[in-house]
Amino acid sequence: MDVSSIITSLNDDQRLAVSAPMQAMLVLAGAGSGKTRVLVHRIAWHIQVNHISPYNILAVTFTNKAANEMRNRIEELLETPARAMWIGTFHGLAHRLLRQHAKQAKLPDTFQVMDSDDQLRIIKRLMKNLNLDDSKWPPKQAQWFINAQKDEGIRAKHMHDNGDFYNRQMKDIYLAYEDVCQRSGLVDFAELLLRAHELLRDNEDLLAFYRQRFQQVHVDEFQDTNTIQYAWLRLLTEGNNNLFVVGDDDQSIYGWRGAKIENIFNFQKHYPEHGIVRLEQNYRSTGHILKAANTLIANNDNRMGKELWTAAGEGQAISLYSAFNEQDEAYFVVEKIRQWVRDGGLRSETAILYRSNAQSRQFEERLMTTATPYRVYGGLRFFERMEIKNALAYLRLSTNPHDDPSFERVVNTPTRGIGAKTLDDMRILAREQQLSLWQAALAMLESNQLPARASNALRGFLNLIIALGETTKELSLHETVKQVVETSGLIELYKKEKQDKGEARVENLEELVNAARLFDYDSENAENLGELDMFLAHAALEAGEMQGEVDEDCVQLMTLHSAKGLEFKLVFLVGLEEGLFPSQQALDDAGRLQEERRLCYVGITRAMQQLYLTHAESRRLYGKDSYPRASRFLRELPPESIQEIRLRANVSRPTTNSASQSKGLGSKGTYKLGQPVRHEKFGEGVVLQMEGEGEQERVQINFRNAGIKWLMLAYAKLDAA
DNA sequence: ATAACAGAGCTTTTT
DNA sequence: GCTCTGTTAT
Repeated sequence: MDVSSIITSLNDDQRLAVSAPMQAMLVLAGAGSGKTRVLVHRIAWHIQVNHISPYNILAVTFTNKAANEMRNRIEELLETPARAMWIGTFHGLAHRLLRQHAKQAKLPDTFQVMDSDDQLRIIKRLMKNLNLDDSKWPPKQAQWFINAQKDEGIRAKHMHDNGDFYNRQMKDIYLAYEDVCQRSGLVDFAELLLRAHELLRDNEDLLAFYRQRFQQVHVDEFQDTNTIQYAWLRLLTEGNNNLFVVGDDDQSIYGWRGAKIENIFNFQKHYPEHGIVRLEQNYRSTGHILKAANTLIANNDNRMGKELWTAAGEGQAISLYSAFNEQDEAYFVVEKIRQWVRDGGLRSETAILYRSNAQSRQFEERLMTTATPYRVYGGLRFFERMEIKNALAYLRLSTNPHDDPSFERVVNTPTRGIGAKTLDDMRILAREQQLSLWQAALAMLESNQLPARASNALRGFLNLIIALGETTKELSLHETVKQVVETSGLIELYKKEKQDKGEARVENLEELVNAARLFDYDSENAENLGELDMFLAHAALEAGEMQGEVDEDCVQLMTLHSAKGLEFKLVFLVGLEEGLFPSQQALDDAGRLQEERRLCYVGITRAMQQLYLTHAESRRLYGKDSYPRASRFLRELPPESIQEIRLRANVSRPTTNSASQSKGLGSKGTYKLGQPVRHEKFGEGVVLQMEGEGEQERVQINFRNAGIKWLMLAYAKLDAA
């Protein structure tokens, strides 16, 4: 076997990591330094050089995308499939363990995974039952609280309420929630991890088995692990000193959802016999960009320490543009993108990155008016769409009728005459007698307490579900799904809905049937689970990037968080303003501020060739005009790498003060400050100031190509741009 | 049972 | 200011 192929293509540091002795390893991999490459080659190294069977290897990631990519790349490198190797997300692997050992995990064989939407519904319901005022106790907060406890490995019964009223209340909700989940056979995301941890912790034989099996354990994005994930990894590797982690403390941006950057420091304590490798050579960006990133992040403390460098040249300086307002910012960015495209670039090589989703709007509008194709990331994914969740609810009920959230979701969707009264009675009965809604419904039918109409409707629904369960046994998966979608009446329902929306929903349902047809049922690894149950688990664990990908060449719009791991030739990092980025909530918290800085670092390091930074001097936020100061991050960048963009030489722009003055003037006129306009001769521009009234009304406009001009409204032919 | 209305909320997201 | 949710009124 030609072993050299595994390491010849690597640089010295990468090679050091890949060929390190079999011991605990910490690889600090800077942005664009070949992190995945090292993981992939390390695993190939184990297989080919250390002769470890794929069966004895475990690799954990955070996203399905990363897991799939890793498996593909390993198989490509080895030129052989390695199905026996466990590669997956924390949640996916935990799910697999729980399936395989459901009994020992104290779960029913048919347990199903629910997403956060289902979870929130359960919590809302149960809080209503507890008579809690949801304005005083927001269900979202309770959900957040429960998940935070689970992330820390804390069960309701182990919580200390410290005599605190709030904690006491939360504890009660948590207790009730655990109860409902256990009874309906439902497991939320955090529960997967917590239970998988408990499973190993409490079953010595199992733990021994897996410790022996997983001779080498690899973790990607280690800086994002939370307490329970790290605890699980420690259980698996304790005594074996075989944990290989790759991460970047400077790219830790998920502290707010429980990620513990400290795990990196703790790793060094917990595995005293470990090696460290730093990957600092960057293969993505040019010199100025890396210099900016390095200089910025140096403002953080408690770093492991790392400095990116490149063998490529300095490249172009980073451009900084101060916009008048958010429209002008969008205008500027879109113009630059159009120029890029005119110069032969692809739209898909460009990305607009922002701190919060709400910022996408201005850019979308501008892109729309210029007929520039774009794609906004984030938002609903395929399996989260209402019509899909409804169809899945029918499927879930057909395998487990005690799934209350699914029952609630579709019992009267489409409407079949099961009203609020009937449902309320059913809920009360279910709660009083500790029954599932399904059981309560059966009981009510039996006791003949319902009016005939309601009774018939309800019986109709129950029969529908039972019939679905029967057909499932005979039909293939996609036929089952097709059957459900049709006989449930969902297709009918959405066909009637207002044209475009309903049409899209019908299409999505058809796409669901298609997804079922294409579903790759790996019966070997199905852990005795039917195809339908596997499909449902798949739907919950992999919300699906697969929303009918348009392969058009599109400008990419996304938040900084979703940009992590991606790269673009041309990047716009927008809205660099105090209160927006760094966010308002981070301003008075040193720890959060540092996380914002890391986020900025992530943003900067997405750029390969050219980076634009923009901020607006005025911005409408929550319906109010604000005049934010430029982000502190801008001041933390090396001036020699930054080039300020001026539209015209020596153009003076309104300062904060004059901007607020002109706002007053603008209120009575036809035009608004910052409004984009078009003039026959001067082309496109932005309104800067207004004065006078009626015949005398004048507008000052900053024209893109003609500079700043005062125009009499009565004579100038202006159109909204 | 649908539409209209009022009220809340408003960083970031994967699983 | 806008969007989403849940409630109320027809």
